[in-house]
Amino acid sequence: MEISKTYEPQLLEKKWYEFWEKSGYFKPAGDPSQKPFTILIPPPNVTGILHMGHVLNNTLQDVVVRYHRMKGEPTLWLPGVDHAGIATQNVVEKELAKEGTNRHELGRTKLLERIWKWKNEKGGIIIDQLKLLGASCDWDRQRFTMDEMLSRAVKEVFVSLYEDGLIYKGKYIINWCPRCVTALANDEVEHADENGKLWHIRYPYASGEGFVTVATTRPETMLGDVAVAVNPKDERYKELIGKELILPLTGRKIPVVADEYVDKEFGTGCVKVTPAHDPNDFEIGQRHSLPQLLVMDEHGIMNEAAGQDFAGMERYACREKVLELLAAQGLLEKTENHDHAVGHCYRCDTVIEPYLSDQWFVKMKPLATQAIKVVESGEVKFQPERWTKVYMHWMNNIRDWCISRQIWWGHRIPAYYCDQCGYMAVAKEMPDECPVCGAKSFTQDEDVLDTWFSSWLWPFSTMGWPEETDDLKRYLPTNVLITAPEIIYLWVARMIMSTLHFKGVIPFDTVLLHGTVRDEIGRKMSKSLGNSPDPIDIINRVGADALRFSMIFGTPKGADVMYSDNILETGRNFANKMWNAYRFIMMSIDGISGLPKPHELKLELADKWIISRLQEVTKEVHSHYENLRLNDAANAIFKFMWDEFCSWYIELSKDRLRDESDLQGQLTAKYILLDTMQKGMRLLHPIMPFITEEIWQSIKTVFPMEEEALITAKLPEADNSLLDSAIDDDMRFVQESITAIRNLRKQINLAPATEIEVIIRFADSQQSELFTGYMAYFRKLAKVNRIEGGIGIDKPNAAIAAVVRNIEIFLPLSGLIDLEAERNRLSKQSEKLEKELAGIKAKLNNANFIANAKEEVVAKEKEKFEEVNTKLELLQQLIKDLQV
RNA sequence: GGGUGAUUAGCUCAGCUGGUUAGAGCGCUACGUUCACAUCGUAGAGGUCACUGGUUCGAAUCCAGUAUCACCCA
Repeated sequence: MEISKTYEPQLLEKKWYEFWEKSGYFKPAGDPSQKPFTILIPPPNVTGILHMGHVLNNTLQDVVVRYHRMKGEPTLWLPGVDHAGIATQNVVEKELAKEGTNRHELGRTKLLERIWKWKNEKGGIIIDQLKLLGASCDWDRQRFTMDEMLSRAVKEVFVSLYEDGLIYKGKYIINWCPRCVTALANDEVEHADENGKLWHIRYPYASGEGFVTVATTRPETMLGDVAVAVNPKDERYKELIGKELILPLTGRKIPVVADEYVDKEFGTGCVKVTPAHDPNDFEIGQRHSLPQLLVMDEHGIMNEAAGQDFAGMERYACREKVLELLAAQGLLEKTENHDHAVGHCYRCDTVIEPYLSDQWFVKMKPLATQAIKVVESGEVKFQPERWTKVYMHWMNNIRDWCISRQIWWGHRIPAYYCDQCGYMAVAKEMPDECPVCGAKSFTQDEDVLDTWFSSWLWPFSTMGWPEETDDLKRYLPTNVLITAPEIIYLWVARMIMSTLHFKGVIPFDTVLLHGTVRDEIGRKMSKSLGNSPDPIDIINRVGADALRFSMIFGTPKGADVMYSDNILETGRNFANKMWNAYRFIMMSIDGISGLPKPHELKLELADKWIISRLQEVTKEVHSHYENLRLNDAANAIFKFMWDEFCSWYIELSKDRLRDESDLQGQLTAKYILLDTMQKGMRLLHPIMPFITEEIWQSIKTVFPMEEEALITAKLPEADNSLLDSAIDDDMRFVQESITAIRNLRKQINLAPATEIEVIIRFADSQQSELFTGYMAYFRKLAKVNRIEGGIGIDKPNAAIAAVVRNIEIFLPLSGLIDLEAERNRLSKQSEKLEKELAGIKAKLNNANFIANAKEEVVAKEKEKFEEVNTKLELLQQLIKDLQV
């Protein structure tokens, strides 16, 4: 059989992915009575291109999904894509700009056509990229948030909530992007610290001499001031409360009000109040029933209300003019440098404007109550647990959700206004006739819904709700949601609320929040920083398996991933190691004629040991997968396959494979090699699906197995009857001794090929039987051609020595030994042991320890004392002998 | 300003319910091209577990405080 010397993933990955998909393995198998396992994908944006964050998120999901599939559960990973309102419209608008036109020229209908066209031709690239990563989603069930099915759910929900009084229209101060001409959600605003200025402006008293000074970072908004506020506890301004001031440049009279919100320490302790242009002022305004004076339009241009001097000016130009005029009138007291956070539009980076406008809202408090309960009761669990607190904090302080967006791409709000009388109807379809005036023409609300308004329905809209579909009955509630903590509020919490409200059940029982992928110096990977490598390049270079393994290996649950190209080596090297182990096995068993039946095996120490170890590791790996500790699962498999199976078992099998005098032993070794390898591939498959399928399928050609593909093959179960601690201990003893001998060889720089003889002083006959019985192991791994040993034998004259447990191993030297070096080496070891022994002694001499510590801990400590003491005595004797 | 997390080997991090000789990967040193693998092997060096207190027979692990860093929310 021809197998390449290094693992080449490129062709294999393509081959197996096509095989899996074509064979329908991604679909939930098993009969409908079986309890399914379901994961909902966090739908990537339709404009999305795979980045490292997606790689982490989807790898985790795929590992969990594959694990459950291999446990034999009917497993569904439901995929889909989000229409991503603003992001998608922006992409197409950019195209339009290149063509020298814009959406207003094109009109709503044409723009939507363009976006659909773009979506159908270029959208969803990420889906193909996820396939390259190995994602085993049921692609036949792929959803899009603007699909007919999901749009129906959106309308249904909107109308229903409106009828329940949970959706209302109202004035609100919102984040507004004057360039996109749209409202932005809080999370769509990116805050950045900027070096700004703090201007101190004098507002004269309406009556008499004098003035108060207010400090502001945004002087142009003073034109919309309706009051000045001070803290009621501020002694300086007690007298002022209730008095009137003259607002400079406008001559308007405004009152001084008292409000707790005002920070006495900040600025002058006097705050100008502009309810229409600042969220905090908006609230002060509400508390004091102040008017809301809008002085800007939707593009950030000052309007009539700003006064004729300023109307028509752009906001920053207006700022300059306001400052200029104030200075001219001697009302600008001083200017300070002041760094503060400024909000920017997450799409176009324009400075956002708090702005008063008509918007649609969802009342969240009534929805939150249940959603808090299910987390308190543990029906829905967050992992790592600390996120529960974050969730609770938000839910307990929840605010109404502004769901309208002033863009065109999205679900249009199902509200219709009578063209004659203005009557508003909220309905799934446009009404035929106005119930008030009888007119027959209506105009639909121009706004569309926040993208999250469709994603918060994801758990059931994707399964055909409001119809009572089979999928809904079978797969809801789903099991694990795997996503990033940034969207706990935006998405996770809202799904919990909507699913409870509309379906009366939780959407999922576990939420796994993973970390962020960062670069070498800890920066978040982002497009704008340009520090994110293209995952597809990586896959082309080292393969998806290596990428997946590397991401998982060093990343504990919920932790950030510090990515740099060199972490890929772990995965690449491991894949190569597995490849070569497989290559060795296939070359060795070449020409195998009939495998032995399990009961015909002639098992020796190494066989029993690797079998026992496999049971132990299988147990661990199950537990790690089950607890979503995927890094631990990866570590456990890695260690077992590399350090135990490859480094010891395979090495020890080599002589046996060539030993024609013991055919039964030879067959046994072949059998155990094949069996352990195929089982290892099963355990590893969820993390490295491609290479494991390739190896497993190839092993299957000589080692018959029932299943037709590894992806749906059963994970091994640990068999406790095969666990053997005595065997384990014997093998470890041999391993420790071999390591000690190798160490001795190194001391005197023996060439690796030089054969040696060792003399061993055993403590009992069992030991000597073990060592002579497995003499072959020492020959193979330490180049020992003869062990001369016995209990209580004399120490050879010229030799260097090592102590392993309670035996002494001597390596005789033909020439003179370097007494000094040997003494130093042994003394160093002995010092270490002395320290350890002192620690144990202190414990055992401590009456409190004996009295309080658990019995088994004390017993263990005593046992340890004996061991260390024996070893130390032997070492000290050796050192003493060297003095002569 | 409020909250959360982190601080363990040169680097990136494990160490889950206190008792380990404190581990891994990479890097480093020495030797090695023995017929699976140099994307390898063998042996080795390297840590006052941020600091200060406390709880305890016993603390890297639990508690409090301090410092530094990071992230989230305002």
